[in-house]
Amino acid sequence: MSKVINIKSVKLSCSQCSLSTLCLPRGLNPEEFEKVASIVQRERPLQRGELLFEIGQPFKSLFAVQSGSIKTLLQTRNGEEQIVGFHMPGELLGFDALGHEEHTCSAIALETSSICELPYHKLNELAHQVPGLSNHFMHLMSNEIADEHGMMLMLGKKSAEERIASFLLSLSVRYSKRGFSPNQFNLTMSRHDIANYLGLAVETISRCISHMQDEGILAADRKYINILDMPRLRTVAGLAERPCTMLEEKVE
Amino acid sequence: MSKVINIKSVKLSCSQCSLSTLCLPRGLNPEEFEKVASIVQRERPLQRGELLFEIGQPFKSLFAVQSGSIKTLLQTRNGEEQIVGFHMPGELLGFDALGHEEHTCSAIALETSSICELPYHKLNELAHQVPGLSNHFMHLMSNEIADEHGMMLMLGKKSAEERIASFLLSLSVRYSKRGFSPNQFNLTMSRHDIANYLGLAVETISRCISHMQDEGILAADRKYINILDMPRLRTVAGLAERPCTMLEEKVE
DNA sequence: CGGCCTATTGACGCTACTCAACATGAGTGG
DNA sequence: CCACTCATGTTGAGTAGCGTCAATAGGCCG
Repeated sequence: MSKVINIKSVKLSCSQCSLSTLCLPRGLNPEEFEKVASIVQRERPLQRGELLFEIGQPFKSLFAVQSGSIKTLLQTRNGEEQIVGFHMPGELLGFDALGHEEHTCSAIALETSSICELPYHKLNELAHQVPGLSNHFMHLMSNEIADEHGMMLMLGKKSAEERIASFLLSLSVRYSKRGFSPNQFNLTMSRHDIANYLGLAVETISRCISHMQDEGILAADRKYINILDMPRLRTVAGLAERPCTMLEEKVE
Repeated sequence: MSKVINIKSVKLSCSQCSLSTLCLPRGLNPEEFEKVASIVQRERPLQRGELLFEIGQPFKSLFAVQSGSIKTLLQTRNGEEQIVGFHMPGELLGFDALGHEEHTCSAIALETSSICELPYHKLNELAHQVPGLSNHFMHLMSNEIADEHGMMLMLGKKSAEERIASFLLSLSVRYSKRGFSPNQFNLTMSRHDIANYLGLAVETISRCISHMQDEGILAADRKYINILDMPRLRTVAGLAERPCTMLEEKVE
């Protein structure tokens, strides 16, 4: 939206990238920083729908989203799919593959996306020279585990509307951390993707979003989301400390 | 069941523990092995229902189950709980806390359990001396992430019966890896815990298990499970390669 | 033996899915 | 430029699966 990116700037090094505080450890000295930055590879950007890696491929690298967004998904032999994550700039992908030597999920671009590749064997070499590097990745993995516990809570206990509200809040927080508005943003994924991720039907997504519009909590026009009443959205998401009475306001 | 453990054997070192191949890296030389083993602490066994750690407590150690079993769970301010894992001997706990400096879930003993404590700051010191140690833990974390993706698939896409069948299969595989029968075992958790973990109601667990008994797939008597027809259990779990027709056998 | 907790079974209802029709926007070719 | 198609999203009607409520049975412990 606010930045024009030309082809050359894709070759941006980590030192010019505002997201390096998310991908790389804090507190590296310039020399260490440059060591890590030097192993990062960048290919041409992925187009919408293109595969970054596929389930079963040998694991060679971790990937960081520099711009755009990526979904990761499982596929079963029945042809079912389950989206297990949406990844936005500054976030790393591929941790699930590290223990298996091969990818356990596929990664697909949701829009045109620039990706940084971090070859794992080089990371391993650097780990001996740059103290705190393995720790940094262990922290990221730990956060991913904790986040997925949160998803299990969503899928196991929350209602459709709670899931959607929580999902929008999660996006809001993540956009906000990247310097974008927490209230207005464009979804990069389809309703189908959201439904799949949240364990719901597409129609349920539409209906709940319409309902929250009627309630004045948000305004939505296809991909565009405008959160009008953040506190109530938090209440619907089940994050309020007070007992959840708002949905019964009109009853009786 | 098959082993009598007296009080002194609780002081068992890693070198005598048959599970050390699960907790600790393979391929350590005896010297390295002893270094790692020397930092492992063991307290008195936990009794059923006792807390190993609680959500919000500062993170100091990883824990390994030596005997017994542990459940980990999230708690929300609404008083909801979501069990996020069951841990059996040889499995490690606490990876979710590593990135937060504090525990993001609570751990409770399902039965009398012996636990090994691995102080994190000592592990970190050893990481410099024992190559492959951080890698080992990253592998374990990676596996946990991949497993949780599988749980998201369960909770997002599978029916009640598929979830229960998958759950029993998962236990079967894990018991089997530990030298126990894959067909007969005792559940260490209650129906309530299973229901919570799988995002179902207790009654649904009972009904599905009864139904699978009627179908001759398994025999169950409270905690005791006897899997009579493993292939069909796999089919019900949705793991069969052939289209899933078995549930329609009797229809029309 | 009595009380309590866990598990099972049945009846009923609600949430969210399925099926279907329709609307809207994007992309394509004449 | 418009007409056409296709993909995506919205809305409605009917329904199935699973949750809730309730009653009962069985095991465990004092």
